[in-house]
Amino acid sequence: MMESASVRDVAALAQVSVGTVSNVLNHPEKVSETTVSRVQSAIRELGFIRNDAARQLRAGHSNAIGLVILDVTNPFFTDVARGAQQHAASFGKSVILGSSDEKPDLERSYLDLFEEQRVLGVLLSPVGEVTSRLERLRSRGIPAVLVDRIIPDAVASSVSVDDVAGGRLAVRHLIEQGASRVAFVGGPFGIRQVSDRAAGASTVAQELGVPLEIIATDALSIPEGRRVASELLVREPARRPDAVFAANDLVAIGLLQTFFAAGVAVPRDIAVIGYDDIGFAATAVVPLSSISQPSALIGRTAIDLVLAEAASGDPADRQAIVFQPELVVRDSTA
Amino acid sequence: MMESASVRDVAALAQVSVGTVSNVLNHPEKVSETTVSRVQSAIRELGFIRNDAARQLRAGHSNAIGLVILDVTNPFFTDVARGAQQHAASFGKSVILGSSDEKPDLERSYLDLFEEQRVLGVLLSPVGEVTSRLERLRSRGIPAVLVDRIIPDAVASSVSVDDVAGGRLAVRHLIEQGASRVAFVGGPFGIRQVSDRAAGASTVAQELGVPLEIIATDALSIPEGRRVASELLVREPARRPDAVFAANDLVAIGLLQTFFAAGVAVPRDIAVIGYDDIGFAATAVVPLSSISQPSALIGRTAIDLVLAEAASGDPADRQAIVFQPELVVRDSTA
DNA sequence: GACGGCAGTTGAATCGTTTCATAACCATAG
DNA sequence: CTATGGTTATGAAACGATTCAACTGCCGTC
Repeated sequence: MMESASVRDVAALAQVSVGTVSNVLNHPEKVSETTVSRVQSAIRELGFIRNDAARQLRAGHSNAIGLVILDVTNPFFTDVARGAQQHAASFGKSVILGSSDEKPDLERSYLDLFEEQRVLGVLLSPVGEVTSRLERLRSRGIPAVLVDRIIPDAVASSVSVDDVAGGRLAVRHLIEQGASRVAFVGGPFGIRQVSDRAAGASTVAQELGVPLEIIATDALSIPEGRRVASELLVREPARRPDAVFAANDLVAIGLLQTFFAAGVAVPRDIAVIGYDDIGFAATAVVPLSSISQPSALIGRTAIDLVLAEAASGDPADRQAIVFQPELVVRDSTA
Repeated sequence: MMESASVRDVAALAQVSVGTVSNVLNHPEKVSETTVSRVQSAIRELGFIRNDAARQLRAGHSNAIGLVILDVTNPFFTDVARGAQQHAASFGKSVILGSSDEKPDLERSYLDLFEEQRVLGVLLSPVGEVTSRLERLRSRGIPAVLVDRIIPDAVASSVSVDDVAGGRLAVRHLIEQGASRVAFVGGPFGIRQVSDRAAGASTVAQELGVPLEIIATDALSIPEGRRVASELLVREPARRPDAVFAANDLVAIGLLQTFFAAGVAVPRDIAVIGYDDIGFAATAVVPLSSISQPSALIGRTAIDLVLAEAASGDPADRQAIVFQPELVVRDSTA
């Protein structure tokens, strides 16, 4: 098994010094053309590949950005991750992805790993309390950007979406389509996104003078949507809501399936709107109206913020960016 | 901004040599208890975090394993990735994930990156020709394991699933449930998985004397499933198949939705079976029968193979492991 | 012909960890 | 009191790329 070549070997073959080889790799404009080509052919001949560990050691930091998301199985977060990854790649940086599965322990172990790797910066969709952790990253010179969560003290930049506005959008749309008895289905309310969406729903319902019923779920999943739908179907039709705002698309799809199987017409008998606009929303039994969040854009923006702070080292650059969600109307409410 | 502490600083504070600090970190059994605790409190006090780049440089390789999959949006591959990631974590190794999106260029750039990082090994679900690339990795002492693809010459180990057997399982089940006119829906046939599944379906249909109709699609997606279903519904009922084997679950879900909306009863009028057993299969309008592949197990096995070869350095350890798929019966065929 | 300036090149020092041959220490046996 | 063995601790060398001050030619100027 042949040992891999180092800059030293390349230098020897090309009859130059190691410094020159390094310059060919990193500052080719400082080296004469003939030398460049001689070195490059030596590189090709030896199959030389730069050892990233040595480069990082000297540089003091890697060129990777750490990203911790709440849940890999949630399409919203995977879209954010993909957006971040692609945008980072265009700057020649890579993204290391970890999923905390909403467990503070896992979150901590990923942050430890990222510190060991001396990442350029961290994007974090946090569980629980992180202020002290952010302080520590900052003291190490590692900038952090919060994703989908705002922290009051400007201890870090953040990129988020206005979930209250999203809740307002959804319920206003249902009422404009003629709904007179609206229900919000979702939970647990400990999740900020859920409570914000409910809050938005509630205020707009009050403003427009329409009653809003709150139905709590244990999780934002398809089975929970089905369970709630079955419970609603037990009521006599006149006491059912005529429009439902589900806290995410998975719940909405569960509702749709059960209504559909029971012969309840969507949207004529009951209109349904979801949240997140995941890929499956458009291809559900009845194409599902939803509130769309600019997930890829969130990822890109977070990368921009973290790179800017890493480059300037200036905490004054911190910003809290809030995007606005958008209403996507499909058959389930039209 | 405080500089981060090194082993040298820790050694000074704990009044020991750098070698001892390193031993506390890596071989604590060689160090006396009192020294261990003294060093550990120094580590805590300074907030010392080991610099991974320096460690790797010394070790000659990182403790990460590179994984290149064909498509991040395919649940089968993300399950493989998750299985690999979790299993690797139990050995203290991490997995770096890249998606080639079926483009040879992207595949190559990820392999280059992995070589720069001196990964411990590579798991690869290849696009196109890779033999020469595998040779090169081998000459660098980086073992590779192919995922979901077999290469005839034993140039690398491989882990795959027997798709022909899967096709046989699916169609035998349909016929045992009473089907007398079976259709296979899927494509493009350039994808080995598709052609293998069709081949298995075809042989078993022949053996049992049941006619098999092949209906080609452009992709393995929900919309293509809906398109085919609409075309079938144009035929008079007696000329429709009474059972359909879809090349994957997305196509099957598309079929189900359109049949359901048209009032065709599944499975009474037409039985439907899919392939992959993705999470959505169990929660479809009609819970979908499917052929399940042990995706997490594939990931775990690939990790085992690559670590074994990395540890022994012995190419004789190479193996080609083929798993058998399993039939999962749900309402759509029962 | 002395000098400054410039482009190209050199090679030693550096980053932070791990390893390993060596040393120091202590206890027990002869 | 010495020899033997075992346990701990030491510190210099090594890993491989990058940097930077110093150096070499070479040209043009006064």
